[in-house]
Amino acid sequence: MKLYFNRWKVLLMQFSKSTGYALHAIIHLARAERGHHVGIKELAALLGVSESYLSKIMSKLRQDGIVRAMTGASGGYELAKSAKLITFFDVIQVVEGRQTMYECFNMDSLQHQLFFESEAQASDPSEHHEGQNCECLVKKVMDGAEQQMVHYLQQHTIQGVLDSAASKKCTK
Amino acid sequence: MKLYFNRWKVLLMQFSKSTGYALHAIIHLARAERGHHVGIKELAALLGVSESYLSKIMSKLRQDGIVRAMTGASGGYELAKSAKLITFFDVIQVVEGRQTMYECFNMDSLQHQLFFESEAQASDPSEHHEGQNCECLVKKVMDGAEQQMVHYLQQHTIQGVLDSAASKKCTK
DNA sequence: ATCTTTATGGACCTATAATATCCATAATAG
DNA sequence: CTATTATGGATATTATAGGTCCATAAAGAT
Repeated sequence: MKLYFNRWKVLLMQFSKSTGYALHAIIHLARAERGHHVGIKELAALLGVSESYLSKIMSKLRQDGIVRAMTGASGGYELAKSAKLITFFDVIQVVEGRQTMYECFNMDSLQHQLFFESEAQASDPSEHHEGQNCECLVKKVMDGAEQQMVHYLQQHTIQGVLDSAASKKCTK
Repeated sequence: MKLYFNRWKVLLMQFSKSTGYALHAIIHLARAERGHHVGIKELAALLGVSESYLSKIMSKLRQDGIVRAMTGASGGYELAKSAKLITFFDVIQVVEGRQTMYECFNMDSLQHQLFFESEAQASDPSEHHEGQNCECLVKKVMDGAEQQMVHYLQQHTIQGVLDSAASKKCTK
């Protein structure tokens, strides 16, 4: 007897685990002494993730100029710039990519055509719109929502977390 | 010869296509005459998606009280409430689920323990914190970011899109 | 120079969610 | 009754996240 519990289970659009790893790793680097390199071994053990997997993420962070890496004995990672200058958004972008959160499935669909067609002639029949120039209004709202989140993430830095940790008393 | 273009390609955390379908379908229902039922055939053709797939999504929307469905000839879907009362967030929640966008990978990791441990005793060594009550500061920022987006999506209704379509001239 | 340590990048594997299809069934109007 | 329409279960397909392994390169230590 097979049990199927709601195969139509849906998860909220979520940040990947990699984003969590990246943020936590960077925070650890920020807390390390300046000039000290933290090895992948230490980072991986700290976060409870495999070295090989974490190293992929660190490598991306390096390519984006967020951390520096040194090979060889006593090598490892360090921040490439001040924690004040690293925003959550910077880190997330590296791991999650740079596309927008909402892409309209098919701008050529009848829906999009009809929608704009009817509204365009309501205001000015002479000015015929040209499909692609006319942004989908659903996307417009979704982009606005994303912008809100992005703005917030751009305002929060790694240093901010360290500061709030230092001043925070862990109340129950 | 095999070509691997950046197998570490990453996509931004994105809304599913289903969310797009749902939003566009609901907008179409909102534009239909009151009392008129729109069939899945019409909706699917409009959006350029299969009937069977869209019907799953519509079914979810029905279960959540956003649309009503009628079987039988001249059946179909209609909004279950005024377009003024349906926010983007309502729709998205149905399709994407209700979990938060960021879950900390492992609250028991050394990272989390150390981080709070050292900060807790800085402020008050006598009050020993108890792991789970102490929220991860990374998650705190991420939740804040999500809240920004959610708030925006709660303020934008389906009716809002119809209104802006009506007043909008499609400028190039 | 050589050895050890450490990061890098390519290839590969696996599990799961998103996307999609098909069909039997139920409900309803005419 | 019959035609129409939505529903829900089962299943298939595809892409991505998540993860492993290994050969190689780079740098410090001996």
